[in-house]
Amino acid sequence: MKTLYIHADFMEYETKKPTPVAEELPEGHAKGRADEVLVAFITVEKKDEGKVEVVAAEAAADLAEVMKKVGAQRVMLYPYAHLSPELSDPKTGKEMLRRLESDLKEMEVEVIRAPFGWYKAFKISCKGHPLSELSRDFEGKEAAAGKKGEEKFIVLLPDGTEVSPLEYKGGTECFQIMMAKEAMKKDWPSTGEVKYARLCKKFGIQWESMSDVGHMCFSSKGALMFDLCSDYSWQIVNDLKLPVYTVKGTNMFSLDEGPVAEHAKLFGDRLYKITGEKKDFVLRYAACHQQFAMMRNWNISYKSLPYGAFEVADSYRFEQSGETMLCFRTRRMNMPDLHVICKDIPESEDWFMKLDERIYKEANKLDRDYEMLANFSSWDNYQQHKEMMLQILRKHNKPALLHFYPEGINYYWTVNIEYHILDDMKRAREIGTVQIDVGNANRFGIAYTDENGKKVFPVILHCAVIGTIERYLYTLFDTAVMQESQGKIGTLPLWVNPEQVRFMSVSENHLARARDLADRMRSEGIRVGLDDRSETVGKKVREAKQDWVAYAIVIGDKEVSSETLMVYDRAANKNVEMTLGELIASIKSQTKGMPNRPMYMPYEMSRQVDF
RNA sequence: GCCACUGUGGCUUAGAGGCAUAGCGACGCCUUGGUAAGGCGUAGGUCGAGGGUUCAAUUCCCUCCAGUGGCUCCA
Repeated sequence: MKTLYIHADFMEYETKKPTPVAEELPEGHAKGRADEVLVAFITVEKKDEGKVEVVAAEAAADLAEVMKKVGAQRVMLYPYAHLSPELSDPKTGKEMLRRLESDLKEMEVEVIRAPFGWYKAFKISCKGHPLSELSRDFEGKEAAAGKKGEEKFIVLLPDGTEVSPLEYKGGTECFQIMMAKEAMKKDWPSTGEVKYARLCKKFGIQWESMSDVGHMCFSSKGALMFDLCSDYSWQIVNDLKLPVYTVKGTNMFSLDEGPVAEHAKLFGDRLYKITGEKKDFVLRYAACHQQFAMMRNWNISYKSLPYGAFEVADSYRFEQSGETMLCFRTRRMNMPDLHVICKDIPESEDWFMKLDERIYKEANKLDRDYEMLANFSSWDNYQQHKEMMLQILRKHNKPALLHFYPEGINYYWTVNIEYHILDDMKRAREIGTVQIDVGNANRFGIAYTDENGKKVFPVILHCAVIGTIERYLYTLFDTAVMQESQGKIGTLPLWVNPEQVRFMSVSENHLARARDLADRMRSEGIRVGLDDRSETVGKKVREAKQDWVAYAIVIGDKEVSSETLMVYDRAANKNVEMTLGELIASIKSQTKGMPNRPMYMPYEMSRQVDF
């Protein structure tokens, strides 16, 4: 929408002749005059269609501000079709002006609105000071502000009671903070310094400055941790008693493809686009595109439902440059994205609840807990899924914060739950998520054949059980930071610790023995480092502790002649006597069933590059 | 994107309108040492980039870039 503002001593108009799109003229509106007025000549454009509320809100705010600044007493809205070659349809034009009028009135601004669609004569006297003539172009960028006005929040308790967030005083600290932030838009000052970044650095996880904003790189330790977590996310979905098809896709999709473009439109302004030779591409924001693109060609029978499709998909979202946060909000992330293809709504609810249970179980394994923010795309969808929600709440014996999106927008999903942890700085952070999608099967042409030979569009669940791999790492680091905040020693789960054991030789005479022990453990699939440098024992021990090695063992004269080792156990933070066999057995039992990979760098420290 | 702050060898950092600090790390020599840093020495810098003020700018001013925190945002 283009506008021209003129601060005038007076402005008067007279309608002459209606055009075919003219609005009905109320009594006494054929002529109008205003003194000490800010006149806004307004052209509503094609690109404003469908964004009336947003654009009007943005313009109203600006008009009120300018009026105040120049000291005008009132505003006149004057439809003026000549500021742009691309006019909107007349319906949008009229809507926009009325909306603008009511928005301004709501702000207690005196408004005169000239009629739409008439030829009019006018006289104006421009004041001529520097701010008396201004032009503006409103694009409705502050879409959220408009949307937010119509959001609603409710707290749903396990017994079915619905309470306003303002009145609900129960729940955990995490729940209260989530409510304050999401529903009441209150500030909840985070506390303390940011500590997880220190751990990211320790394990070689950082921003890649030679790339775009928000792209991370992982040196060997971090890369190993990443891959282990990625393996784990795969393991989880294959442990769900659900047939799962693991696939591998590409990360860019053409905007010339109808479903891709439509889906992209719903995604909004966070599309990460790149320009190709002949086409423009969108970088995928999850594994959806690839899996849907594949599945539309699959011959699916009702007999093979439900099934899952899975990929740890590199995904891209064009986050605002000031918004990025290492491991948490990035432009490139890795989404262990599971889609479950279900026959119908009841089956999707059944699997929704199973996934919910697994999401909680994974948090609990790390000694963490989640609070739920449940989003609904309409009140009807809430009624449809209310019984399922209540079952979930009763299972966890927790309330959920329900968030209702503005009605009337055709979202592809009906309900999704975001699972939030409370991090060390007392911020609620979304990690896991699951949602029901009733739109994309149709959009992408994915259908199965039912018992009667009819084609049916399935219901699709989207789920990230442990969040993105980066966010899962964030959770691991945050958990360690919290241990430290409580005065304990920070640890990583043993299966994900890049160096599970380190042998340190006292002198060169003990190297052969240390190497022998290390090799025996390595052949058992344990990640072992060997500090074979000619440094003092004190220094080697110090560094082993700084590197968060889980078990550190000094090899000297005593260990050369005995099978018993003095093992520093980081988790217990003390020295324990045991044999090599006992240590191997202990590590194996602690990491049983978890992913394993060998070290990603030379195990001899004398060969390692310092980074 | 907005506001504030920060930007000095690979890392952590001192400094101030006039020779650019130190520690770690790297390299060399000495030391063969039993649970959180052994000693001596060497190399390594367009002080984020560009412009301006000045006899002189890494320091002051402007613009840009990047990072951090907060805000906004988060299908």
